[in-house]
Amino acid sequence: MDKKTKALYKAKAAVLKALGHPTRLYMAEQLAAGERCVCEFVREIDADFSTISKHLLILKQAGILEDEKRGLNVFYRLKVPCILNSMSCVEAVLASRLQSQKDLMK
Amino acid sequence: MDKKTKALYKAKAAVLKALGHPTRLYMAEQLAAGERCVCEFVREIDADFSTISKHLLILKQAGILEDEKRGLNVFYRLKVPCILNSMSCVEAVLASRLQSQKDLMK
DNA sequence: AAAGTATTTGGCTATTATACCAAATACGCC
DNA sequence: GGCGTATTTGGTATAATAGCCAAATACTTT
Repeated sequence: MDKKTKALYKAKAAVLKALGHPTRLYMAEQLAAGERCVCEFVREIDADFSTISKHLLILKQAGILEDEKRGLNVFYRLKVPCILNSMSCVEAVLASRLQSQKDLMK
Repeated sequence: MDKKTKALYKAKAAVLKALGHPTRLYMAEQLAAGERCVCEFVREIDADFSTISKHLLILKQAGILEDEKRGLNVFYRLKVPCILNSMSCVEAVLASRLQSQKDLMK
């Protein structure tokens, strides 16, 4: 595999990796309904606000979110909304996994 | 967030996390064209064969791949092919990121 | 300008992930 | 059964990640 191809896979994997954390995935999915300020996530997620802020930074650096400061608050929104299209298939994977377990019980 | 919802996000994130590694993503994408034996990956990827085997195990445990032993070889294939549908959007994220950088240069 | 709220950043630690090597296992062939 | 090839498993060193706390920064209000 040449250097360029390698770099491309690294970049693509980085995007998926950013979504590969429960808190980050949750936040990204919430943002599908529209922008949210950090404070809202802080209220509903049981984690230190610094932790939440860092997770949002990771999503931003991955190119998934963008932020805007308005007054005291920072609002985050999806930069490329299609990124959550794949979630129905992720759920299909979970369903398939469940089915496999059931089959084992037969 | 209740316990059940939390568990669901953890499970969904785990699927994305499994794809969030360059080697694993590469292998998953290759399998979109049909099954492959481990030996083929060993030939084309510059990593120890034990490393490749472990990456395949991670994809299998995530429910993305399934394997079948035939003779000396083990063949892997996509269990839920739609899982790669999202890749066009991942590429859109990369393109968008590139555009943002260009905009900075203006 | 002091005080209060929202968010980010730095620093530390514990946990998890990755990669290699060596050894074990599985299978087919002679 | 012994040998060669393919793959997995175990062990270990190193690197990356996640979370918390404390401190810094940014903005608003008084």
